[in-house]
Amino acid sequence: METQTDLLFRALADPTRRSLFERLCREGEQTVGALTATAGVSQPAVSKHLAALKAAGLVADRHEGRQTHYSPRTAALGPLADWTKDMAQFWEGRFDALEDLLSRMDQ
Amino acid sequence: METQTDLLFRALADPTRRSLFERLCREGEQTVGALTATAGVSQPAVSKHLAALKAAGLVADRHEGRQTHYSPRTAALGPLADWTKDMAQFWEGRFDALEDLLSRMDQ
DNA sequence: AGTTTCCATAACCTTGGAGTTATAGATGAG
DNA sequence: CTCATCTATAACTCCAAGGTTATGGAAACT
Repeated sequence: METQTDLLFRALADPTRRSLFERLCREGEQTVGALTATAGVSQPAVSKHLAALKAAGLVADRHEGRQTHYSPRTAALGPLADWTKDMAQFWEGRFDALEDLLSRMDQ
Repeated sequence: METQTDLLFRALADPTRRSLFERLCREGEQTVGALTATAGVSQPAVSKHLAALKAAGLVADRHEGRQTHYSPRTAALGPLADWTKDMAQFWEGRFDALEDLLSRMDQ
């Protein structure tokens, strides 16, 4: 099964795709053409990357005439932030437990 | 060129590999054998995943006799947390999402 | 000594996915 | 209406990488 977290991590794994998302975060809403101009890959490649980002909830699209505007949805980064915090805390928790154990043994 | 951030995101993209790292964070140091027992893939596959995690700085290994113990290095998650925070902060358009994300990361 | 256990590496197979070109569909311009 | 422009999709190639089995090398057991 394909969880939402899997989708998120996989979407951010590709450098080209991550670069597109970064540009949207820095510069705000962009059309496919504008993104393609400096992406370093073809327009169909950009469209496919944007589709992957959209599937992961990382971007939203808005149609205006014949162009499509994409914008970042940073709320989708929530699970990533949660996961990172959890992993760090699990380990820090054990470290605290170790310190607690050592302090008890000192007495 | 292959940046450290690329390595980090790519290492965490694979579900099996991420699961191994999660187990190390939750349960602490483990031998390859212990990890293999419940990983759902073969021992060589586990070894290769651990090598990838090590290349990304996410784990450290310690040799003891004929077994190798792996432990998490949560410090390697720093760049990931920084990147997430940066992306959220660049996007100034949606303060609700930004505040929500930052509040989750603060804790 | 020989044998078994633990891990890493090699060799190989297979698949997912990132890239391409070509094209269809939709909209704007002349 | 006709033609150009913008984006998405189709069809295809190619390679990175995750999976396997087989094996090598080192350490522990008998």
